[in-house]
Amino acid sequence: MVKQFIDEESGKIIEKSVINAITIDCVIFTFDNGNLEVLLIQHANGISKGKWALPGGWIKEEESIDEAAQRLLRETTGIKDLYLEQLKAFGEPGRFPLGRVITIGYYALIKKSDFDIKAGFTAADAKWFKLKDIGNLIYDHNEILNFSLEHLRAKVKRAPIGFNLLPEKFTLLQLMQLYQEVLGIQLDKPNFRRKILKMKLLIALEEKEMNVSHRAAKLYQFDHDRYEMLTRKGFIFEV
Amino acid sequence: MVKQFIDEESGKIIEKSVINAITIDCVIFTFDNGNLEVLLIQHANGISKGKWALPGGWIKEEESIDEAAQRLLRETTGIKDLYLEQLKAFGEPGRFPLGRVITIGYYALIKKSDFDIKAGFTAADAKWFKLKDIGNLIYDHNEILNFSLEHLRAKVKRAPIGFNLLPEKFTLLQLMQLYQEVLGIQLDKPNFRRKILKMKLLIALEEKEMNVSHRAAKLYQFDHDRYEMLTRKGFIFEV
DNA sequence: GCAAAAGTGTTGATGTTACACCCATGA
DNA sequence: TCATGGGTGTAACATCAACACTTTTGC
Repeated sequence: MVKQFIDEESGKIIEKSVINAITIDCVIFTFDNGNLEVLLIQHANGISKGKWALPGGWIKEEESIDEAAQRLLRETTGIKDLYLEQLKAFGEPGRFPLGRVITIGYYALIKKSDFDIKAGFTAADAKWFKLKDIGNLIYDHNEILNFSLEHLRAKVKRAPIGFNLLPEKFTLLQLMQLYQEVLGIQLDKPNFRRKILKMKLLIALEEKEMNVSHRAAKLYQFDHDRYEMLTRKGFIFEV
Repeated sequence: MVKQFIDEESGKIIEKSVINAITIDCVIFTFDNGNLEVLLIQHANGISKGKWALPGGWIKEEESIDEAAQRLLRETTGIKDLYLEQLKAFGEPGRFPLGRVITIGYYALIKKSDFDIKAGFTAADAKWFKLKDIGNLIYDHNEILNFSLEHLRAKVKRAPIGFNLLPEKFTLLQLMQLYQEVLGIQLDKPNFRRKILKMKLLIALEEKEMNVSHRAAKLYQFDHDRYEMLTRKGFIFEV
């Protein structure tokens, strides 16, 4: 099934073997300086010119949906290894103005530092937005974004996925601030420390914070292997 | 987009305005006599003749995905009001042998008594299966079923959806057995009673069980309105 | 009276919350 | 020496798990 059509976002003519009525849209989250941020793309051409949108694209005939999402994220952000999960399909009849297109929503969690190394877009095309700065997006992208947020909030409490948003080495306060920002709640520092440390999921490094104007905090690393091991034994992560 | 093709399941020629590369498949759960059951359909024609499958179908051009799922369930079970939720899209390139088709998985919870009233299929075509009696299904339907089970297990703990599987009036033991069966765990009767009753989500009826050879249990009803009200106040259901 | 399930009470263990407090460091 | 965040201690309170026990009903 080889088709030729104009890609809404890039304005280029696409002549590829892709599935026609289905797209992928992805909410890419990161955490920077206490804020949860989302990567948005500004459409350069087509009927949505100038408007902001979630990054997305088409699915090729020979690849799975997950592979397509991985590829699209690689094309957009340059990142190969990231946390990626499908949300669900969005398919109101009127969601896309030029025809009946169903989109499959994904969300990804990345470390901001990973993104900065090699971005596929210019600063004007792709931009990180704080949640409160996001206005009206094209099509039903606000709905997808809201769904992804609800999903993220529910999941971050019950699976240790929050670590994907932080640098490899982080302090307990950074981790706590991440939970506070994502869940929109205030946490008690002493109690949070104990709760997290009791899980034995963090490797306490010898290193400490540098260049801070207060007592330097110990740096920690998430212990994937130990989490796998504990999970097999019946351990359930919960914040 | 009007297409003509042969429907795999019924063997009939379809000449309708439907979306080509996308189907819907639905896991319909019910609870009967202590067992969680799933409704399966035996394909009468096509390459899958004689094999069991999840009920499903095509999405029409003018309906949303949720509407399509509702319609397909109505066509299969005759039930209009049921608990229905989308799982996610399944789309491995090789999942459907006759072409690249992505399917959107749904799951529904119904009261068995509702189904018995008017079924759209004969007993030979459509049958309730206990989980342990389900063998190999067509395509990737086992994968969809397993995903739906995981999802159901996670969700039933954190939202009062289990009541959709029970009769309108039920005893606390029935409710407990439902949780035991779905979650695959043993529960302590006294503690379960207290936990559930403390939530104030059940209306204690004046009626009692009939025709039982032991002390008759009080019947209860789920209080939707109260759940809504409590939820707005911040209440979180958790078993 | 016996079996079977309904339903109540109690207790120790565990977990959670709130908050007081000391420690280390740069400016 | 002060501000800032790092990090520890603790007592009150809420929740949970385990299990002994009483009640009701049909046979």
